[in-house]
Amino acid sequence: MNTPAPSLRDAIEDRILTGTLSPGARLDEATLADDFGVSRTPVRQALFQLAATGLIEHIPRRGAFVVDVGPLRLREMFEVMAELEALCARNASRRATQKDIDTLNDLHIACVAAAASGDSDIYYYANEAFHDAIRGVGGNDFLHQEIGRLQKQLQAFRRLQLRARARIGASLDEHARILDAIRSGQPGDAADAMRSHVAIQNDQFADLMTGMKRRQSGSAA
Amino acid sequence: MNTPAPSLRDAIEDRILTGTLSPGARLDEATLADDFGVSRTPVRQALFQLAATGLIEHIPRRGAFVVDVGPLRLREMFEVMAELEALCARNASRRATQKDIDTLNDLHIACVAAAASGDSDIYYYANEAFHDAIRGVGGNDFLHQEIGRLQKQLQAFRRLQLRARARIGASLDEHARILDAIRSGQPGDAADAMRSHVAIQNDQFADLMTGMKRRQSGSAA
DNA sequence: GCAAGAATTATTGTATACAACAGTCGCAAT
DNA sequence: ATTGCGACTGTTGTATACAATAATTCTTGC
Repeated sequence: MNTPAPSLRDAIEDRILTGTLSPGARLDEATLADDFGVSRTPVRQALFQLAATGLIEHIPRRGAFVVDVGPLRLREMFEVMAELEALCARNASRRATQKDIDTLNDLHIACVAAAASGDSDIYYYANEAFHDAIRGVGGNDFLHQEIGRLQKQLQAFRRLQLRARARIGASLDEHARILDAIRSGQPGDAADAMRSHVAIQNDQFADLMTGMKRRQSGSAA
Repeated sequence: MNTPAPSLRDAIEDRILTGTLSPGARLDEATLADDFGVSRTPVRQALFQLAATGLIEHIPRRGAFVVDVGPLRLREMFEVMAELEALCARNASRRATQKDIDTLNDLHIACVAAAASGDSDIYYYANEAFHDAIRGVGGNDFLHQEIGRLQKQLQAFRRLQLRARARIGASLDEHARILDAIRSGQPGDAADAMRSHVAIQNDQFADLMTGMKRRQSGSAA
């Protein structure tokens, strides 16, 4: 959409998030340095930062690799994500002003419109906007940041997920439930609705992954 | 206690965690390099990693500083911590074997003994062992790691907290409640008990912080 | 022909040198 | 005396050169 990547770190991150560098790929320092027209030094800095963030794995004397999370770990990450988003929803239901609720409602309607468009990329962003707004209303900045980090680790996979002719209808219903709970100020309901919303995505994703694995074993290494 | 710091990253981390480098302190690359007898290059790597972890803040062209979290952000971090630990307790109550429960019980008893000793450092470690065991029984490795990260960010403050003649008796009661819920396999109760256990620590900590601030304003900068 | 070991190659890790920028100190002018 | 501008100093950011180690390939012996 735009190129908000002034730092090399963001530039490399982008390549991972957009899938230019697929999971498991090796990140050669010299190649990257050449690509971006800089020396190896800043490249190494960026790689170490990404490693600390969890986007890549750095094995000493062996190099850096884009993390390839297995189904098990992915399930674990989704469980955490579900809990954190549930906390956001709970807080949101307590702190939401009328204006907040109006905004959330608008974003929900935008999701409905995006779903009608049939373009899963568009729906991805609309969905993300809805979730992010709830995180914002929740009011916990640290929590918001942590979710952002986790999100980045899941992003490549997430897009795959929703792209694969997602159950968008059900997702919209769940959004409506979440929104209702926030509107009527019921923290427990909001949290539960959000948790199961994310958890369901997880389950569906797990199925998708096993499908992928099967396809992978069939084709090349 | 021991020196399990093969990497420079861990060595610097240790200095932060033990309080050798206090919050807000500036980390001079040349000085650190000289201290550890290495060049600036590996020091910079370590600093960037720590920045990505959240232990230090890196301002471009200005240097690296040990993060000095304000009361607000601290509250936010504790809220997240409470939720993650609650999730651990919930999982633990579902997956705990008899052996797990025995282990937890032993650790709880060790906490009681540590409390009787009156040494708040000893209690700190016993308490930490109890919590960590629950995280382990929960079975979510990723969650376990994330909590570890958060813990590091809070560690310097946490020790302060418990050192300040903590309400150890109440803490023990809460541990017992958590343990009971896990033993009887009641996920909701376990989660609630753990959440409020951590949340109370937060509240008490907030009081402590405001006290510190007041004292700070009175003395030097 | 195959396996095991040694030399070679390629890549990572470290050090040093240099460049760029921010903060500070001093000077001068109003 | 104070304020604004300029040179200076110190620190960060980058590049390049070198050292160390892991992977690879070639050779040699069985």
